[in-house]
Amino acid sequence: MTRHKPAEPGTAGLDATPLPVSIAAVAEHAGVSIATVSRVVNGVTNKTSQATLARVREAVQELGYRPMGAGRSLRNRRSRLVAVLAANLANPTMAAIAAVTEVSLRKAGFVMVLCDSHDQPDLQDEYLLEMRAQFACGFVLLGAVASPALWTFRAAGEPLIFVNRGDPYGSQCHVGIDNRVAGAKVARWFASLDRGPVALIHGSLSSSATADRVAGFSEQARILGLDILPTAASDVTATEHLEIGHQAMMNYLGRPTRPQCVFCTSDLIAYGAHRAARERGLDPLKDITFVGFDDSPLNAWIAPWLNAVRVPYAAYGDAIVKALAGSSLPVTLPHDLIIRTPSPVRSAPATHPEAGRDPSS
Amino acid sequence: MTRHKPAEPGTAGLDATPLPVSIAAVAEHAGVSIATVSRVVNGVTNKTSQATLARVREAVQELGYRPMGAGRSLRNRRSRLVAVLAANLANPTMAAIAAVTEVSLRKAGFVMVLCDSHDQPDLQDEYLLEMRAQFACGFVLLGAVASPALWTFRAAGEPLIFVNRGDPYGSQCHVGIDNRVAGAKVARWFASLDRGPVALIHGSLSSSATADRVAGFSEQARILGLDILPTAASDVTATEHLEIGHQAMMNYLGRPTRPQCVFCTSDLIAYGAHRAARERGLDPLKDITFVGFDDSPLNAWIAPWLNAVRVPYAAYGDAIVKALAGSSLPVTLPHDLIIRTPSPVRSAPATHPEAGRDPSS
DNA sequence: CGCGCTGGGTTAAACGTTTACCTAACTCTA
DNA sequence: TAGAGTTAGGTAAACGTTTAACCCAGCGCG
Repeated sequence: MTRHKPAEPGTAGLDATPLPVSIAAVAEHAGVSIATVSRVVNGVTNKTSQATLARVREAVQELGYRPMGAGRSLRNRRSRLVAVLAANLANPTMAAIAAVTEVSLRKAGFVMVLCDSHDQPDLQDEYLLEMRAQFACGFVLLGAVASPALWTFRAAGEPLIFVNRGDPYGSQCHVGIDNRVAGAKVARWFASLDRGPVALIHGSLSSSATADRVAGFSEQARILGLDILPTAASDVTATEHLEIGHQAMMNYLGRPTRPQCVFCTSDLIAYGAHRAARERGLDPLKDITFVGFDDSPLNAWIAPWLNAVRVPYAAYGDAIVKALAGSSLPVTLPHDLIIRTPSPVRSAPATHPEAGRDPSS
Repeated sequence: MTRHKPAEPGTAGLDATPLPVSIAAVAEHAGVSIATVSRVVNGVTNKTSQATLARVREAVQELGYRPMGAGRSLRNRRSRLVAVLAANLANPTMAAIAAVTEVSLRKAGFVMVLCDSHDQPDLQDEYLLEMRAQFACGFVLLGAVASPALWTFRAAGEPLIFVNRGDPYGSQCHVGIDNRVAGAKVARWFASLDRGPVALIHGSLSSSATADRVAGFSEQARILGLDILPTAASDVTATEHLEIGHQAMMNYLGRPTRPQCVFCTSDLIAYGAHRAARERGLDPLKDITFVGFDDSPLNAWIAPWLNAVRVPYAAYGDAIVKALAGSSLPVTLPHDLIIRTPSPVRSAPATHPEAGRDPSS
């Protein structure tokens, strides 16, 4: 730790007020009533002369006045706070969405309150209720889960925005991509590679996003006649995506027929699956084609082996704000399938290699 | 999107109140005064008989009453909100700290408000002021930057906690590891490997954490007589860690003498450097030993080539709460150097290989 | 009987805003 | 010059809590 001697920072005024200052102080300082100050700071101009307006503005500046949110919320029965409930902040994807959302909200004059609901109904409820108690003016659910308070909020018409994962109770304002189409797109790409058996590893199907990805992929794969290996998910006990991917892939690799193409419904699952392949001595660039989902910005840096459906997070922030602002129509954003692995792998180096090699060391 | 028909969730009571209910409603429902209700919900027991206590509790339950934060904050001049200002949420490390902090704060009865200051002084100020206007009862700075409001907050004695990066204005309550010692530890490990020239890639030195890491490493390296290559940082224009690592490593690899050991002051920088090495056709497991800093949980999964100083994030949450609660003493947590690469690399395969190979293809 | 004490409450005053309503001074207009 | 209309700004009531101050009945005690 560097220990500078405390020194006045350059930009601060000569007497930056140390303590929060109330509207009354400003009023007194400017020699007007509280009401006038309130009108000025709220931009109600038709009640103040130019002279007083200037005086008040000066007083505000001088005292560094900023309206206290508590008083304001109390009176207005609404604050500038927007609650963002993320299912899992440790997931870089969620964190990334949170980050861009924050920027957009701030630009629109809101303040983001980010909570981590850990995908647990009771925690989600706790936060929903607490944030309503703070007069939050919007609730953004980054991966909602069914819960009692969510139900009552829906019924009460609270402004709820569901991001990525849909409303567990049915259709409500939703921001995200068309997961079904994305899943189908992956299936079609696998088909075009013409490489051999394909596998699917997914997280909990109670998430509508995951369910749609799986449905879109499976359906299209069936139509195209892809050789889909029986699921390995049944033996998987893990709940964390990284672990799920790892366990499922290990299961696949323990079978005689090894998948050549693997679709994971999240990047994290793909990371886990990739680790399993690596541990079994496979070369993930040549032996297996992975497709993840989300395409975290980190992928380009540390997972060059990972193809992925790119979800346009950068656009999420503005979409969420728009949804909050009014139109409660679902917003469906465009997505892309990002191909990173060298090339279509010299079409079919080993079509239907029924006997999977025994991978070890 | 699955479209269930909306159905009553199991746990909800028969008439979960749709709208927020005030203390007055509870009072009326229980046939007591507002004051009594307030005392009950606040656990002040010495003024209420068992009978009324039960009646009030029942009313609270039945109406689903929860005190409105706004009224409460207004009266108490303090809320349960703790503002956490992260320098960069897109950094998985920050997000991870935020996640554990949230858990600890919640257990202690606080509510976390997470903001992303983007490492910009004006945004940091905006959030500091806004959160004070919400009567936040604590300010946790995950990577503070010097700014006017920070200065005045310090002067006003606001409860500030500096995490990881220290107080830019000098010593204040700080939670983190001993970065100096950690840097020195890396230098000693490099010395024990006895491999050849070492390099250092770091981010902005205005962060005290980075400065300390650099200082500890450089000092120890000098003492041990390590062959430190001249810095490549001077030509680096990037501000993002990933880019910084990439550019700096590219610079190093463009010189005749290639580093064998590289210390990066963050994981992200190491990711960037690693990408550069990969792009130059090097085998990052054998040709170069990387050491990062933070040791994001993801490393074990997707960066097995990366050794790193592990910062005990899991312990940060409780430490922060403790710091908030009272003792404004700096908390220094233990750290470890995590070794992931195969082995000490058969001591010195090429001691002082002065002529760096030309890496291409 | 008068006094103090205690248990079990109520009343009312804050906290910082916003805003409907009121007022006083001008400015027109007939 | 009375009345109407406009302009500029003050007054006070709410919003939901907490809590100090007060009140009252009942009881023990001298």
